[in-house]
Order: sequence, then C-alpha cells, then structure tokens
Amino acid sequence: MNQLEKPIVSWFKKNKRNLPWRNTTPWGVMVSEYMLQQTPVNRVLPKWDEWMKRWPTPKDLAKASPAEVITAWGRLGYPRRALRLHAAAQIIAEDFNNEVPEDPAILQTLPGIGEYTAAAIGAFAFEKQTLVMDVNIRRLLTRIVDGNEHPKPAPTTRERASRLALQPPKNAHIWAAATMELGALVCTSKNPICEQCPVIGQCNWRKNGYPKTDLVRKSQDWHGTDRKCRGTIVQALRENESLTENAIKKLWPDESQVEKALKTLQADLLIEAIPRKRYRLPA
DNA sequence: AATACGGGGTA
DNA sequence: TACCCAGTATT
Repeated sequence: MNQLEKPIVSWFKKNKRNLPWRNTTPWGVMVSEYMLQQTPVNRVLPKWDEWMKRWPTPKDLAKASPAEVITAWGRLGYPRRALRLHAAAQIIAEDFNNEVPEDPAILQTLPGIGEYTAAAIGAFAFEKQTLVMDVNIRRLLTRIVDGNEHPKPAPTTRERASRLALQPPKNAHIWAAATMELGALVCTSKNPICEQCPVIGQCNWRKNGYPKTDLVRKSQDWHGTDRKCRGTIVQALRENESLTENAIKKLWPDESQVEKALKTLQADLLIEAIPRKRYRLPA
C-alpha cells in the first residue's frame, strides 16, 4: 500500500497551480507537452495560449508552413521541437482522422514523442494508467524512496520497476500530476522547501541527513557566453535581419547545403542544413 | 551510454 | 558563472 498517495494528492488539491492545459483537449495537452520539453512552465504559458488560438486542432497546424511554425515558436528554444510538432500534426491529420492517438505505443512513433511525452499524453489527455517519469517526479521519488539527492541522467529498468510498484491502481494520472507538482514547487532541485512537504516524515533523503550527491548531467552543457547555434539563425530570420551570403560562408565555409538553403530563405531548410557544431558569429 | 540541441531566469 | 527547466533523437 502506497503511504504517499493520500498526503501528496491531498496537498496537490490544495496547492496546485491553475494551468490551462489541465483542462483542455488532447491536442491541447499534446501542444503543451512539446513546449514543456526542457522549457519552464512560466515561459510556456503565453505561447501555449497563442498557439491554441491560432491552431485549435492538428489539421490547422498541419496547414501552416514550417517557416510560419518556426517563427511562431519564438524564443521557446529547441526550435526543432516546433518542426516535430508540425510533422506530428500532419500525421495525425492524415492518418488518424485529426484525433490524437490514445495508445502510448502509437504516440511514441510520432516525431518528438519519447517515453515521457507518450506517457504524459496518455495520462493527462486520456486518464490512462501510464508510468509518467519527468524530472520532477524522478527527483521527488529518488529522494523519498532511494534517499539520494538526484536521479540518474536517464531512468533505469530498476527505477521503472520501483515506480511502477508505487503507482496507485486507480487514478494514476492524478498521482502523476500531484507528484510532478510537488517536485516542481517544493522538492526542487536546488533549494527544496522541505518544511512544506506533506511527506517529509517518509523521506529517506532527510533520514540520511540530506547527503549531497553529484548531479550527473544528461549531457555536457556548454551553452553560455560563446554558444551561438541554429537558434541564432532562427532569431535572425525572425527579426528580419539580413543574413548576407558572405556572413553565412564565414560561419560554414565548406557547407554547400547551407548556401543552398540560404538562397531559399526557408527557415526550416536552413535549420536542418546547419551543421551540428559550435560556432561563433563574426563580430 | 554519450552527446547535441536554445534560451532565459536565478543565486 | 553555473545551474536549472513537464526530453528526444542520434551515434
């Protein structure tokens, strides 16, 4: 019997944020999940409203051009997510009668949907008993159950089995939403607010004396001062800056694909043509 | 199992 | 400056 469910769900009902994608269509849930991949909630909120107003169903987005989609994505980051969402919308419009599929296994065949997003759409759009493991849930349960500060970079088979055993037999989507919210608002990565935690008495991390563990990063993260990547080009297109052919050639001297894409000035082609390596814009 | 992929907010 | 964010796809 899961001794965590009652206090956490009860805490959730009292303290949850009023997020618009908690009461919307499956498409609305899907759009939110794409936007929320590695992007904080507060930054997604206005953009989600904008997109749902402009493209209320998959078919509507499918009709847009990739360049329009990239531009509307704005500064959310990882613009490839916009192209994947666009491609997924076209598949749903054509092959799924404009209905978001319910089966996580089918969802995961769509571009941009992996283990987490498939489970999240299954749970939040269709109230399925899927195992949802985002970074918030993983951190919360790593602390409570395992007594460690940070989860591994990627879920292991053992972790999945452990969390599956913890999952309530009914209303797992509420359990998922509640644990996610608790991880996001209280059991935060850096300065957790343990005084507000409804299950502090069951936390093994606390019982261990809050030992610090290394946060093993998912990947080397060198964004910062000198990183200018594809997003720079997207941004330039968005702001209607003139990208001269000379400037582009200076960036990628031997990339004929880039030159070709530049001539079309199609944002999507250009983005795909840019080599996946670090570069610096000329001063 | 590692690595690349954005951008903005925060301590 | 370094860390963080409702991850995915590729190698």
